[in-house]
Amino acid sequence: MNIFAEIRGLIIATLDQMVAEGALPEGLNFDPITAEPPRDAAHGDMATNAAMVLAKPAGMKPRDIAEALAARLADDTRITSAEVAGPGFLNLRLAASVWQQVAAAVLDSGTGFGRGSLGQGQKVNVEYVSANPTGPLHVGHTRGAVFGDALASLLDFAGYDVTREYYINDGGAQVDVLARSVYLRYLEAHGQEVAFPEGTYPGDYLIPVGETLKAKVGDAYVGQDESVWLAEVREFATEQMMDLIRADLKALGVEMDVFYSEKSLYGTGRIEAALEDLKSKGLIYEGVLEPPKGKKPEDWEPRVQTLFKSTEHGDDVDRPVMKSDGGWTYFAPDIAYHYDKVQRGFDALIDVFGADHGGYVKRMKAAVSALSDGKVPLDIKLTQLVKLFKNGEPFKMSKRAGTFVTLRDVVDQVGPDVTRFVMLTRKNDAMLDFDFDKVLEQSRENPVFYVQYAHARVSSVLRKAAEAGIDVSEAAIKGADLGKLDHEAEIGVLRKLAEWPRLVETAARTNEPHRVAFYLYELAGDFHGLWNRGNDVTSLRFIQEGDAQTSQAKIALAQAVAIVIAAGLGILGVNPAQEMR
RNA sequence: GGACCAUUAGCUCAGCUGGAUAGAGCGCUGCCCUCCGAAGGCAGAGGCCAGAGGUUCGAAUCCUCUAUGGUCCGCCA
Repeated sequence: MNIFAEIRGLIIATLDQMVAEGALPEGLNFDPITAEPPRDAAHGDMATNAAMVLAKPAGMKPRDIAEALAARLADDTRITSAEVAGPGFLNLRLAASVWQQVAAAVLDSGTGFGRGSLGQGQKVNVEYVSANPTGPLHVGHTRGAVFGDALASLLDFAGYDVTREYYINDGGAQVDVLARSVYLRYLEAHGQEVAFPEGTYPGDYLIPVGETLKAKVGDAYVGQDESVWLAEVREFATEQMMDLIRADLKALGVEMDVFYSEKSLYGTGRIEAALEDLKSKGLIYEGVLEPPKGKKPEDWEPRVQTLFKSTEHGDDVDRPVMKSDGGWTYFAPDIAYHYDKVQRGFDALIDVFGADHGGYVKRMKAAVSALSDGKVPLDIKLTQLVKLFKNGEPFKMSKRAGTFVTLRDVVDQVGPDVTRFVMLTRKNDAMLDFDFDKVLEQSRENPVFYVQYAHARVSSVLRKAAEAGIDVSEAAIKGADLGKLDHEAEIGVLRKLAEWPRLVETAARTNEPHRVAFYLYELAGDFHGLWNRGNDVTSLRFIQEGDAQTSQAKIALAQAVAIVIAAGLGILGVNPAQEMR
């Protein structure tokens, strides 16, 4: 149930009728017509721009259309008044019963309220995290992980068939570096003194990996040439790292559907197949790139390379897919990977990258556009940096200084729920300040707490009501007389609840899960506001002593708020709190 | 030199993909605590939406240019 969509439908139907009666010309486009909550509540419950949008194509004055429309709409029982305002807005006021029914709808649908049909079962692939399997996940990955995961849940909620996917970069040179680093730890486990030269990973997290390797192969690799052990150790180390990463993700509550290996693209003809597809479209050629301007190309030499004509699909320059030594560039397997996604039949693709990969957006979009003949849209969301603070003081991450902050550090300190919520309190492309102390503060300025608190308060009301002998069973609450919710403050909360389905749609359409977090904060604010007014106006309290029926109606409202909060938090991957400690 | 992202209240940020008098939290000012949970509440002040053009009934939102900040820019994955 989306009341805005319903009223918009009513408006369109009324306009159709006006066309049939000759009050409006035929052939008008009604698509741009909206029914939205006005910014200023004084303008009523809902406003439509119909008259202004239609005025020009219909060759009529906006106010004339608006007045004719208003007269007809006023006949509908749901609408109590329709007034023309400003340049031609039509402001509608809705009957209290319309809003009261929102609570009934929420109770009826439970956390499924607002679940949308926007996606219509279309298959969407959301690729996120995709960190190199060379070590534990750090804070930067955490934001990408939370964002991608929440986005996936949001799209699922909006009616898409979502696949969560992680691309394992296990095919490049960095996994060789990993293997050599593990080998050093392996030697160390055998009692040897080792040094970590430039270009290896000296992190402590590889110590147990070296020991596990020792336990597995004994001294078989000691003193052996790299050619003997590199391939084996690489595979072993990659698996170990992926186990680590999977465990990190699990700690954060992220579960992938698919882990896709880059390595599986090599030697299987898949890269070749993808490039062959581009070649058949005339998008592969041998050529020489211009040196980048402005940047000092010290050892620049013009070289003939195999290039993808990405400029045909919106990129700025063509991109090399093969190195001068005949090996693939990193871009080649990326193309093959996305080719594979297209072939798996997804209707839309989403990649979540860190902002430092912003330079790859155009070329990836170009590749997908070319590979799918423009049929599969690729949206790339970049997540900006997370700046860490401790009690207001910024601190820098440094591997060397040992102040390297991992995903695990964050989750262990503040918990997965807080971590996830806070990561979504900013738009994905805005920088985020993360203060280890402030996120645990219990005050209004901490949205995590504020939203959780609202949910907990509802639980508290239910407990208190039960103690007072009020029947708060599901049946009793569902059967409550919602007509008793007639105070303007209560209607206000109902209005906010009514916006939820609409918000889900907008957030899903723009791929912006942070909107859910902001909405929840607003809803919680409205609910707390109503609660606080009960301090002065006793008739607004949720429990009305000696009046079980009124209490039940108010509890129904509170319950509806809790349900929508739980649904929203569910999308964000956060568990709602039953009580605050 | 170029690309991408940002620029909104003193501070940190939203702004429903073009709607009416631009919002929230913090901070500031003033009131309020024997009251279902005051880890607060209510009210108020505070804005040339970086700047300049353009598009149209209408722009913080779309286009162009400029300024400032960030990220990135042949074979490194």
